[in-house]
Amino acid sequence: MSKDEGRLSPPTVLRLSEYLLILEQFIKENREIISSRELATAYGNNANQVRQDIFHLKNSGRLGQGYSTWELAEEIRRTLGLNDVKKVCVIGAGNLGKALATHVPFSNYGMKLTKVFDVDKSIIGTPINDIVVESYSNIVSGINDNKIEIGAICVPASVAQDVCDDLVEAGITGILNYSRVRLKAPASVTIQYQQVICSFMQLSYKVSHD
Amino acid sequence: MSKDEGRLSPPTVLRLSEYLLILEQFIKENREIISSRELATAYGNNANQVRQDIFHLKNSGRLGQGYSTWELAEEIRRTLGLNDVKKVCVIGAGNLGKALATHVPFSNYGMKLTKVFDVDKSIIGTPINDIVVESYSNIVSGINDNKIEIGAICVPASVAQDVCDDLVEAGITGILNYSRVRLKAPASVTIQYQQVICSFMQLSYKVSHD
DNA sequence: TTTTATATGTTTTATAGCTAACAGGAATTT
DNA sequence: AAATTCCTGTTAGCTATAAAACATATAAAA
Repeated sequence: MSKDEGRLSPPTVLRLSEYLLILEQFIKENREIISSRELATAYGNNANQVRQDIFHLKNSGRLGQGYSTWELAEEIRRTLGLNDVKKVCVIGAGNLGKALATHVPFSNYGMKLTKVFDVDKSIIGTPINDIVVESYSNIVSGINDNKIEIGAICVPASVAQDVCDDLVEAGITGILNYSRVRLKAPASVTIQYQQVICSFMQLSYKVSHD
Repeated sequence: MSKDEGRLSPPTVLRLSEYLLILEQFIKENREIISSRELATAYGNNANQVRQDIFHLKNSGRLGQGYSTWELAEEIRRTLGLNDVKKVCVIGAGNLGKALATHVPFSNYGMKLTKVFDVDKSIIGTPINDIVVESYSNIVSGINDNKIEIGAICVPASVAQDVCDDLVEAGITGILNYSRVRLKAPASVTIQYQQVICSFMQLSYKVSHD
């Protein structure tokens, strides 16, 4: 049975994704076994929570001594649905969009960066890795024809809502919004906000109060 | 009295910072009053939570009809400590670092971007807005001498821990980590993780399960 | 083979965070 | 001036999340 897979709480999903990165570092160092305590130390929480999180997925633990790093990693990937490839596009090839397109290792996590769009004619046609920046005017058909599911909005605040509208029209299902504005979209579209300045504000507050 | 200011829960701090962005949009549109319901609609939650969040700060509400947009914004700024200026530096002037330095409106939120560091000689000396990229070799003294409190790590995974060590040595108090690795640092240093790929994984999971 | 140590799987308890309810003040209407 | 409406301030209840506790299995050691 697959347990409650599919209804993991948001905090658990976040932690699992972060455990995965840690596990990959361990794997790269040829570590084959890791204990909940070690993982907790690396992550910065406690072994109880680690075990609780892992409990939600089909177990990969060896009840004697710890978890197999690669088995656990694979199980997290499976549970988070990182095995069936999802197509991603980036809208806005400024510094942020370029950073995402260049440095985010989508393919390691079941995603495929398929298109990058921009309005700037001096950027359109230039390559970013193996992708050529396309004209924004192609966005609806581009997303539609390629069945792209996820879009990352990396455009100035002033045009973010317009982009959002186009993404919705094109039938996208998930939006990662790096712009500074709140977006209006039908409830069927999942929007995740990643407002950079808010991260700084949060950190600023934390720093001031401990 | 200042209520429980100083011990706001992390989710509340995040939402307050996001409310602030919304309020600023309203202010730009010359709206003077906003109700908890309107704010909730814009944010995507409910009026109860908005009022609960605002309850934690010294009230700015007019018990008759709604909140003054600018008073509430100011009160959030005050409570989050965005009035006493904090100095920020960015480490790594690649696409991401450049994006932060260029597009994040630090000065509107009580922060001052003071320095940008990089190791690449072809980048050192070039200006980003009004800041000239400095050699990474100056990092410890640069942070120390200028009493910079917050550093944003925008370097490749392979060197992130080294950068972290240097930041700690330089006496920084808060780190925003955009690299893909977990960092080891003394407990006195606050680290906030902002691993981009994890945002995509979270979104991917959400999209797959509703 | 028994014992001990170690670390997981699971359940239980506690805390934190969110939703809901309600009391009360200001403006508006009758 | 009473009544109504709107919306805030505050408290109370509930749900979700995290911490703790415990039971169990494996491996190693005595």
